[in-house]
Amino acid sequence: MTSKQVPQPERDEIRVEAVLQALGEPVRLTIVRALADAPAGISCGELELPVTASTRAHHLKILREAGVVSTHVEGTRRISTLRRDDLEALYPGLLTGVLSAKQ
Amino acid sequence: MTSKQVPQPERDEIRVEAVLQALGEPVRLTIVRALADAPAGISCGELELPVTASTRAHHLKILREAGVVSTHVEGTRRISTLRRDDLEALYPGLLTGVLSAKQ
DNA sequence: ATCGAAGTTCGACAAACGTCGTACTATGGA
DNA sequence: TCCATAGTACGACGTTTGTCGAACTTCGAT
Repeated sequence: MTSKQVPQPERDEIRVEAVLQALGEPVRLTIVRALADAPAGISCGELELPVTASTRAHHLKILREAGVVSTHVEGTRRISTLRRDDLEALYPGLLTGVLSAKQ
Repeated sequence: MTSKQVPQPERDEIRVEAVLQALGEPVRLTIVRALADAPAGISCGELELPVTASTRAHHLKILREAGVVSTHVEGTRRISTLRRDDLEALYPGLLTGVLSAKQ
């Protein structure tokens, strides 16, 4: 198998508190913005952030468990993508609203 | 004067991180939901929550400083309202998306 | 088979956070 | 004027959170 899924909540298991809490941290919001500009996904190592690799992995885990991102394995890489469809279905407008912030 | 404004950030001073962090706390999200159903606003004492009055006031302060709610004085009461227009202008869809969560 | 690169997990630590009780201010009514 | 009510401010306390380094796993390449 060339690609495998990392465990994540089903759409109906996603809680809005967890999503908002996940998005409310500066580093994680930066990650989400980067993912929004990279539809194909980004690996943990490609994220350019002022934190160590273990901290990046930690934040990605928070985002994944909240239901914000999806992660699949490609070789030794873990590619994360935004769960746009699920979030838009659950909270229509939320993600676009967040991403429209003029930063 | 029968009504006075409590200090709050201008629209252009509102930061999305602060808004999301404010919304990402269960008690505060409950407050926001209550305010969404009460266009005329709610006083601190009218909020029915499993926390003490000082904690309620604390959460309202967080929401006010983040730019989520507006508070004006009416006698001995402080009436808080959702800053729907400002939030919709800054992050179109965010608030409606959050409020559409099936709870 | 061994090595290196990519991520994750774990433990530790400091900072931030949510909560409470108390003290305080201010407003309106008796 | 005095008092009760509404809300805020402050200090304290325990919990959660963000961060790091080190150890570990897994995969691909040499």
